Amino acid sequence: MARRAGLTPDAVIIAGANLADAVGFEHVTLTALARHFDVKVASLYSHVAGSEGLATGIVLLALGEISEAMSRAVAGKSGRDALTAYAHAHRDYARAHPGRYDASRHPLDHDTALVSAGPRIAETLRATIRGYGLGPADETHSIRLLGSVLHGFVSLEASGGFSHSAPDADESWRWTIDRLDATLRGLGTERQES
Amino acid sequence: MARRAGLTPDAVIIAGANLADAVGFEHVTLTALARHFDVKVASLYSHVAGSEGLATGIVLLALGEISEAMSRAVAGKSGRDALTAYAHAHRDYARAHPGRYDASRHPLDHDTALVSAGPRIAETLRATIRGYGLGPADETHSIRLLGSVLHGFVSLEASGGFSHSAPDADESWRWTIDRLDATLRGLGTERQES
DNA sequence: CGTGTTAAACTAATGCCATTAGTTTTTTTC
DNA sequence: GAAAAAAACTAATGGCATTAGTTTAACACG
Repeated sequence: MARRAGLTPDAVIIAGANLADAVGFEHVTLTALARHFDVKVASLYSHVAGSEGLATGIVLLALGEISEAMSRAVAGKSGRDALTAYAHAHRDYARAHPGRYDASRHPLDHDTALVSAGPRIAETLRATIRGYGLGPADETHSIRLLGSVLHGFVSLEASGGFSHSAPDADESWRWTIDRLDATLRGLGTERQES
Repeated sequence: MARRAGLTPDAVIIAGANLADAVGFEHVTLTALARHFDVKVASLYSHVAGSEGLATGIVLLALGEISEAMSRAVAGKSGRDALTAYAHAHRDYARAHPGRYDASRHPLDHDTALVSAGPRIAETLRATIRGYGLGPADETHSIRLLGSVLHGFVSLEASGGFSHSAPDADESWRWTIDRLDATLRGLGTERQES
């Protein structure tokens, strides 16, 4: 008895992230993970710092994956193409990995946030809209607007907010991206005129 | 011993909502509530259907309050005034009652959702933007856009997403409402021209 | 090789939270 | 003032998290 299970911090965190996608981030439990690895709960403490440490690990994993996916999506694109690609990649990730996406919205303590991929995601979004030629202030406001819309839409969609009425969410999604593009183009134009 | 504590379902739910605002919706516990009322945990089951029933009660309370606050905010206003009032009321509520606001995003089962104030909130938002003179499809898309932006902004703000960079969130908030108003005005205008 | 160290598993104990069944006590009602 | 209803209680069970202390497998080096 007491065979080695060959666990590592990464293995535990990845299993936790997969479990989150399956049953929801808030239902990820050390007990369930221990069952999955056929190990006692206390053994997991050799690899992650309790349930809090596990949660933090999943958050960092998710942020890293999102940063990666967003960068890949917008590579080589600009303007409307880039915006559309970014938005779709965001929504696609959230729908493919609901538990991870949920985790990525979990607040981190200040120090951890700095070393996370969070700032890189914001940077990618900034680069994505650079082609619209906005001034610094408009650019920051626009990043916040885009972040709000993308997160808000995806999150309302996930909790079923759009499922009780026509037309379907896909149509509103495309419409929304159209409006955002028009708004950003308008800002760029105004600036050139002045 | 065993004096009556004079509890009612409403008293328990309101105390739960207040606790949610203080410590977060996800940390509302029957145990803490029992301590607060100086009563045994099992006694609470006479008033609410376990922790699930308590959660549902808090959700319904929050939705009712939000519906009330939004209606009051936009009463007698239209166009940009109405939009601005609605948006501010939404953000104000979320900041004054973070736990209740969080609860209001909790999915309800279908039957409960129908009798909740959720649909009334959507209806108020629809009435709020009626003054822009949009067609039925644009109106629905706009409601979804507004819902997404308001929720997304408030939720990112609450989790500290905007606190690490200038300018401050207030400024982006006003800017965002400006852009939304411009977008809706643009849609109304297009329609009149065609 | 084998021996000693380290890392990874374990057992055991504690505590918080939720839930259910069955009981007592208070309040209401007639 | 006695019966019925409502609101509290006690007791038992089970899931989850955490910590302390123990055993055992793997590895590294003489």
